[in-house]
Amino acid sequence: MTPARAPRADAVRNRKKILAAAGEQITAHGPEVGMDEIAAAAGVAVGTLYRHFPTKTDLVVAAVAAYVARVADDAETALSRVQAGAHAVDELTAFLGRVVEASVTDRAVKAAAQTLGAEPGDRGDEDRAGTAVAALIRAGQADGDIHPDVTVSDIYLLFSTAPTDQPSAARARWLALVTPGLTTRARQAGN
Amino acid sequence: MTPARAPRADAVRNRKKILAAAGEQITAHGPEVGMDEIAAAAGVAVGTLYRHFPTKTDLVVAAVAAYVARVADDAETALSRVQAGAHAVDELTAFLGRVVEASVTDRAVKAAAQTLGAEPGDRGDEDRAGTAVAALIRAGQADGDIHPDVTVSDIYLLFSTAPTDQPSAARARWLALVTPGLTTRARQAGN
DNA sequence: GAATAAGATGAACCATGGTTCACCATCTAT
DNA sequence: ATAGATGGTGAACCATGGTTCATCTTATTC
Repeated sequence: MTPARAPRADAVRNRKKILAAAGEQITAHGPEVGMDEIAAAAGVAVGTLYRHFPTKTDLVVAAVAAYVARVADDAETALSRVQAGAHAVDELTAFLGRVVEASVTDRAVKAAAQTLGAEPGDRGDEDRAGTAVAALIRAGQADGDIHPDVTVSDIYLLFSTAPTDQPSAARARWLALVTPGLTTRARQAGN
Repeated sequence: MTPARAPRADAVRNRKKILAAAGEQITAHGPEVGMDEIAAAAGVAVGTLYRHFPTKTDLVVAAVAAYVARVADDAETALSRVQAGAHAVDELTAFLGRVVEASVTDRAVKAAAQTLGAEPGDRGDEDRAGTAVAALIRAGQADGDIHPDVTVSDIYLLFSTAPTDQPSAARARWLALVTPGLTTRARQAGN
C-alpha cells in the first residue's frame, strides 16, 4: 500500500483549473475541442493535462460529470415543485424541454446523456437524477397524467435523441411531437 | 461551349464501380470510411476517385443519393397499399419503423435523412419521397387518425432523431413513444 | 497502327490532433 | 536553506485520413 503523501498544492490547483477549462471549452465547442485549446484555456501546458488524465476521454468524462450534476439539480428542483403542489406531467415535460434547450448551449450535456444511458456509472449524480426523474414519473402516474408504462430510461432515450443541432423551432416542435408518447391524453392541436 | 466529346468507356465503367463500392462501404461502415477503402473495394486507385469526385463529400452525397431513392420507393409502395385499402396511419408508422430499422444496417440512410432535412436537394428522389409521405399523411388525416397539423418535415424531424445506435428493443420503444405524437388517439398500453 | 488526349495510378504530401518524453521548475520535508 | 521528488513544460512524435501530381496506360481518332 503506498501511503501516498499528500499531493502538491499547485497540482490540486491545476487540476481544478483544468476541469473548469475543459468544462467551458466543451460547453462552447463540444467534446471535439483540441487538447491544446483546453490547455490554453486552463493556462497550462498540454503535458499537464496528461499528468492528470491519462487520455482525452478520461478528461472529457470527468468534465462532463459536472453537467450530470447540473441535470440532477434541475430534476430535483422540479421534483420539489411537484411536492409543493405543481403538476408532475408539466414539470416533467418542462424538465425535458429545459435539458434539451440547455444542451444546445452545452453540447456536452448531450454527451453526458449518452453516458447516462450507457453505463451504470459510478453512483452519485446519475443516481440523483434518476431518482428525481423516477419520482416525477411516479407522481404523474398517480395523477393519471403519465402513461403507466413510462420509465426513467424512456426519458433518457428521448433525451438522447433530441435534435440538438436543429433550430429552436424544430426543437420545440420535436418536444411537442414527443410529449404525447409519455402522457395518457391525446394530442392537442397547435404545437 | 465545349462540345465535350463522349467520355471514355472505362471512365464510365469506373464511375459506376466507384459509386457501387462507395454505397457498399458506407452502408457497412458509415460515412467515415476512408477513401482508400472505397477505392480498394472499387478496385481502383484513390486518384481515380478524385478524378470523378472533387472531394470526399461529393462522393458521399452522390452515393447516398441511391439510398434516398430506396426510401422514396418504400414510401411509394406504402402509399399504393393505402390506395388499395390499407390504413394510412398504420402504413405511415410502419414506414417510419422500416426506415429506422433499415438505417441500422445502412448507416448511410441516416446521413441521407440529414441531407433531406438540410438542403432542398436537386429534385428527383427527395421529391418522390416527400410527395409519397405527404399523400400518406393526408390520407391518414382524412381518416381522422393522423393529427391535422402533422407535416412531412415532422416525419423527417423524427426520423433524423431516430436512435440508430441503440439496440433493437430501444428502437422499438422509441417508435412506440413517438407514434402518439402523430396520431389523434391517446396511447394504448404495452409498447 | 501511330498519335494524342483522357484517364488511371499510388507514392508522397499535408493538416489535424492526440500523445510522449527529456528536461526544467517548484513545492515540501528535513 | 537544501535535497530530491513531484509536477510542469512544450517541442517533437506519430497515426490517421483527405488530397495532390508527375508519370504511366489505354481508349479513341485519323
